[in-house]
Amino acid sequence: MNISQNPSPNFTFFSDESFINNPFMDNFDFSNLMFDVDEGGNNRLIQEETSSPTSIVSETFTGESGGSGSAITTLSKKESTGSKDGEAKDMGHRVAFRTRSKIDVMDDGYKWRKYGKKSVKNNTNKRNYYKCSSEGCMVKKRVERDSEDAAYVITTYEGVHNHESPSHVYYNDMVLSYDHDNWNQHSLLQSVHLSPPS
DNA sequence: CGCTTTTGACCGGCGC
DNA sequence: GCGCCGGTCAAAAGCG
Repeated sequence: MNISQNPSPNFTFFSDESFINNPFMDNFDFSNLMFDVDEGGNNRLIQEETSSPTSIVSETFTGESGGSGSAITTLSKKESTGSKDGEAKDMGHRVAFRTRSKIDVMDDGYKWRKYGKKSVKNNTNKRNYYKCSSEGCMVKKRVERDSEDAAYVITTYEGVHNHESPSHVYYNDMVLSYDHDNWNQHSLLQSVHLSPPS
């Protein structure tokens, strides 16, 4: 993590234009995948087609015929709303999005502690496991590179943060229209910022 | 000095 | 029951 892992005070929040002008964005590309898996098993796919011509989403998500979709399809929990009272676990929120970037993990404003690394089948690259550093906050994060397109990085968040982001980032508009919790939208937005000029 | 990363071991679920 | 596979633990090293 050579990147600015610690959100510096001059954490710059972007607006539309800074998004484009952002030098950091040069090698970073939000492609268009983002969906969230409900605990009920309904995973709704939110596809944000940017200007990128690549709509990998359907391909990746729909069928195993896509080939590399395994990692993502795994997200769909097949929990059948069992009558188990203990169903209310910590999990419940799961969001994954695929981005095109040369760096593996980007700073989303939270402090993450790596706790594991594994190589999964069908993927020569390793998969990294992170956990939120704050105690009591059991949010987990999983980062993995696409098997064939090393340019793509698949990030999966699991859980909801208890606390505010250590770097107090506020935004005015943009967000919205996502989900009631919209926690992820926070992080997603926060993830885009200027790298420190040093 | 306190924290993170590293890395192999361990463990539990699932398929055979 | 066993072995594969994916996820986590934990001890030691590393870094600011």
